[in-house]
Amino acid sequence: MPTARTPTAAPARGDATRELLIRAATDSFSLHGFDAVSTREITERAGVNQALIGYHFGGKEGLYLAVFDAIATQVQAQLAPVVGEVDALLNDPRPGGLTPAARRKRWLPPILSVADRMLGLMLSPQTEPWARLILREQAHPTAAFDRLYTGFMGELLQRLVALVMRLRDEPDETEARLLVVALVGQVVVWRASRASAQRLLGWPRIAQPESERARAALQRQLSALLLN
Amino acid sequence: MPTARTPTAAPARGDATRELLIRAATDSFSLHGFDAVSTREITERAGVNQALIGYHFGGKEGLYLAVFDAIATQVQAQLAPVVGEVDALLNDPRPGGLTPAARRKRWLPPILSVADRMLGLMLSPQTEPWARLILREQAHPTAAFDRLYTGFMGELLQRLVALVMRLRDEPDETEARLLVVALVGQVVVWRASRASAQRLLGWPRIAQPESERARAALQRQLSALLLN
DNA sequence: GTCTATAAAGTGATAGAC
DNA sequence: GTCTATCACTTTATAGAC
Repeated sequence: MPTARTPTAAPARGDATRELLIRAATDSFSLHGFDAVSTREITERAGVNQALIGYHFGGKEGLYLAVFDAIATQVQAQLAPVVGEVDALLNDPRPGGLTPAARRKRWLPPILSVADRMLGLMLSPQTEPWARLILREQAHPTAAFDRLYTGFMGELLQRLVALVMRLRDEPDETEARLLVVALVGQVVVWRASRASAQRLLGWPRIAQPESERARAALQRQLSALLLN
Repeated sequence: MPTARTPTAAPARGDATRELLIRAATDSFSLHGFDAVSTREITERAGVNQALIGYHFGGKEGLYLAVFDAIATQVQAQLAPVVGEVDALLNDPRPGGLTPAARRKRWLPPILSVADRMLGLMLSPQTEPWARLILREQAHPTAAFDRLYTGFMGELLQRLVALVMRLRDEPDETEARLLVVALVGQVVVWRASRASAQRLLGWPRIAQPESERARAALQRQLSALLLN
């Protein structure tokens, strides 16, 4: 393992190597899973020497964890604006006892907005490697899953639960959590069951028009789910 | 590759070996994925000689495909009764132009029944290896995915689409298909995002009570989704 | 910080005895 | 149908030169 970075602004040479390795490892691990990927495959893809994984990350497993730290950091950054808006809304003290119509007007849009952004991430080809890695960890959680959940997932899910409770004036938090699980299902299905969905819909690719249709459908479907 | 079975009733010795190999391979492949599993690991788990994979299945890949054929056969058998009921209902000629309430009474229960059975499969620990293998193929379809889709998935999804169109008097088949994708999402979320769901709900295990709560929630949530 | 070289173990496939 | 033995590679980790 390398010594800690000096606190000077000059970027150490190793930073570039670490970055290259994390990029290459993200692709390789997402395609084949941890056990099936060789360190040589990663270092060849990264264009660096095979011995450098041991030097920078202590070994193959340290590199795997570093990949998830990088994912959590980047997803959190992408969701930061919308999470900030939600927090502002949730912390805005306002008299309770709203009419159902008023609650709907106030709390439904932020939920739909978060869901739409989540679906955007799911449908984007750029996040495909991330999605694959995350789904793998969902099926088989390792130490890497903690990094994801505490990194961004937990925060996001808890805020959705809070929004759903206010929208439905729902006192039972478990009930709200189950609704959030259903919401998440309608979003992640586009990655977790994508092959089936594409076959059923007759969509060989999910390009702009298909993507828009899926997003519009999600808005309607979530409204139906949450308002009844 | 072995010669075809004689059509006599006497079970050939090789049948037992094939069965053992398929069982062991199901577990191993589901845990680590195709590339990460060695033929020695499988044959040791099965308690048979390493060379027999080549003899019975032509190689590691042939064994992988045989695993999916076995899954498709067994899932199809488990869903056969409910699929049969749905077909009887769909083929029953009856005057159209039903009132919304009559449509709901006729078409909602079979949809909820199919979904409940699907969720039962998702929550059952016995099908966990299958679910893992299927999710992997969804993310990265190979020749094995065809065996699943033509084996049972396609049939099931098409029937759900037909039911949804009748329930909602929906002329747009794509719209019905998108609703089925949402329905599937609410079911598969319990496998695809199980780790997140358990963390959010504070459920360390999904035993009988949790399972019943999830199933009850799915019934309510699907009713809300489909009737609006 | 990066490299070469290599040790020690594991890989899938298969030839050939029984 | 099952076995042993083996070929030709690939694997991770690491020692040590620069």
